Amino acid sequence: MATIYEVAALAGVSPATVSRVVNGQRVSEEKAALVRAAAAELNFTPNRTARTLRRQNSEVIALVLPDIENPYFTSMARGVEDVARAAGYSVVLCNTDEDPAKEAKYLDIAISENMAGVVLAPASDHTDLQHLVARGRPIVAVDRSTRFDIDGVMMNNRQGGLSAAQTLVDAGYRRIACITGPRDIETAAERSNGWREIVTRAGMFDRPDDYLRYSTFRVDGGRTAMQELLAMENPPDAVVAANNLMGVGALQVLTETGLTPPAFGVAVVGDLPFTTLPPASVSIVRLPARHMGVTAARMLLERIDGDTQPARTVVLRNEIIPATSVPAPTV
Amino acid sequence: MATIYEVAALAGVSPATVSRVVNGQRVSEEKAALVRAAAAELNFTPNRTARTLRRQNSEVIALVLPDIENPYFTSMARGVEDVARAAGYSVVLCNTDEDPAKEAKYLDIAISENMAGVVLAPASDHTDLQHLVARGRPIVAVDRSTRFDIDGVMMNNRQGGLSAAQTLVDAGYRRIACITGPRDIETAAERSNGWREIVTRAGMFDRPDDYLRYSTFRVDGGRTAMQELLAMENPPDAVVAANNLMGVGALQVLTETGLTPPAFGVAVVGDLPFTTLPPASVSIVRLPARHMGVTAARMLLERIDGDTQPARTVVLRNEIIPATSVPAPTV
DNA sequence: CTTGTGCATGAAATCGATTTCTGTAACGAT
DNA sequence: ATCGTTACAGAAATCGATTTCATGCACAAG
Repeated sequence: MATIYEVAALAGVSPATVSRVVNGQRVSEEKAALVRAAAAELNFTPNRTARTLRRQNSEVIALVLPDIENPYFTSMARGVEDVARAAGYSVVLCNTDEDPAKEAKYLDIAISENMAGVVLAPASDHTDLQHLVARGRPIVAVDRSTRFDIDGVMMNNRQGGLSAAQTLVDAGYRRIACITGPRDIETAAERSNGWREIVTRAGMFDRPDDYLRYSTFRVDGGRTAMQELLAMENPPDAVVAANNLMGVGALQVLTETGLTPPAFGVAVVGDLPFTTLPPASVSIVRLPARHMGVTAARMLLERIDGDTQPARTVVLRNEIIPATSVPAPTV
Repeated sequence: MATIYEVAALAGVSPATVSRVVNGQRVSEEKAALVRAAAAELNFTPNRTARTLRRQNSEVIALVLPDIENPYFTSMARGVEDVARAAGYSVVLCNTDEDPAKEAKYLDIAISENMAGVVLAPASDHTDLQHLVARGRPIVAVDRSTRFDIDGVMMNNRQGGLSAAQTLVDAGYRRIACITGPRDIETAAERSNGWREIVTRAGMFDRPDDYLRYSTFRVDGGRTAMQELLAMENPPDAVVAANNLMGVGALQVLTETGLTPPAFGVAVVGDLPFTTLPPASVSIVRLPARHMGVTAARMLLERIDGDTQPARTVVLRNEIIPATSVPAPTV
């Protein structure tokens, strides 16, 4: 790798001048031309490590996510990446697996690598951002909120659970269950709260929570929860799945049991990009994943550029796309 | 951030001694204890940027992929990440969108950030690795090969196309089409070559390539290709999809048309992790995505640790899981 | 003609760690 | 007692860029 010293020597100027040319400071056109020629000849690219050390911040932002295998988060990642790239930043994707220890490690690395900022979907509501905040590193929370006073991009999760349940009520289902993620994950709790409100209002169950299952936010989590529900003495005739992967798991079990929609109603909070269902057989609450990523990245870039206004929280809208098919009338 | 100088001052030793303690060199137990106490008190973490600058290589490896939204690649990413993390490296995920320009930029960044190594799924077979190779940076190619003499982890793509087509022949389909990715992507070409060999051997068509469609390796690519095939004068009764997303697109179109398997035979080269199909209705060539990632990461780590043996290429096996349902007998 | 102002530029300090070089002390062998 | 070896630890050089500081020159104002 050619260094700035070699370029300086070839161009017959000092390293300071080369640096000025590279960074667009004032330099006489004459010397600038010499430097550009020398840089081109040696194929010079500034060493980012040295630059980062001196400037105390890098052109890298960390994107810390609980599950990169979930299309919801990859879609968000795309949004972040597109905005960051356009602004000259690259994005380090860090997978925490919902594990606070892994998350803590990645956040430490973000500090010690002098990264420009962090977009974080917290693994739990106990995530410790003390270090980051103390150092004044810009952070934006996405998808889930934190206990810290930082920027955030969220959506209305309760509303998502609400409209998912409501659309099933409207379609005429009588016993609507819910499967959701771990209790300590905010999105899981909120979405099931939305469901509970609807089924309670409809007077559907004596004890609604008998029809609520907590499991992992993954396909197998949806599968086991669905199997449990179907094994109940008085099983449900419809289900709200609180995230995309759980929805897939539930649908797999239903398909294997021969209970395809609309025989059994299904509403999912989250998009199902890679499924091959008949159109409009399942109600979908579309989540603005990419848009959240884009928004978070924009907010982060503003902070990196020195914006110091008080912390903001942006709440994006969901959109329900109801299934058009309805259940056969019950006897 | 506490620096090594502050720790040294607090412990009453020189910075060199602090560095030695941190890096496990010999230091008297007495001073080591002082240093550890001081480091703990100041919550010291070595600045990775400074370390990287001095050591000329970082504890970060780049994973450069054409499409992070494809579950095939995220699964591979998981494999890479798990191995890298266990060895103390973190992974920067870079998305190239199959665009050689973006790819080139990320590779340049990998150099100028002194990254420890690169795992690369090349966007095209013209990818220029000159710079990386000249600098002796370890690289491993995954999924697709390059023109350079570097380590690689591949699979037998022709075999994948072959067994996908064969399983449809065995099931009794008579006109088996193929939809594949861009011509200049090796995996696309090879998988369709496998298909061509089978349909040619079976004497299925006068001109097999009339039943071959090139499109993008994405869901909409599969959709348009499938629509074209169904609109043919003498349409196929089965199709080989050369990757997972194209398979999803094809299945979506078929479902919308009412042509669900086994009425129309479908074999996909690649797993369909998020689909909700009836079990065993579609033949799947399972690809060792995660395993490829694991293998590539291991090979890369060996190189980073100084292994200088000649370049190796590892070819992993595919496994076909045939559909169990068969078409209704044709008249 | 002198002084002041501004600009272009180079020398040198700086970022924070690692590593080489150097010196000292202790200990064993001769 | 002297020499050689080893262990330990500090001083200083180093990685490659950026940035501050200092210098010299040109030109305008007084």
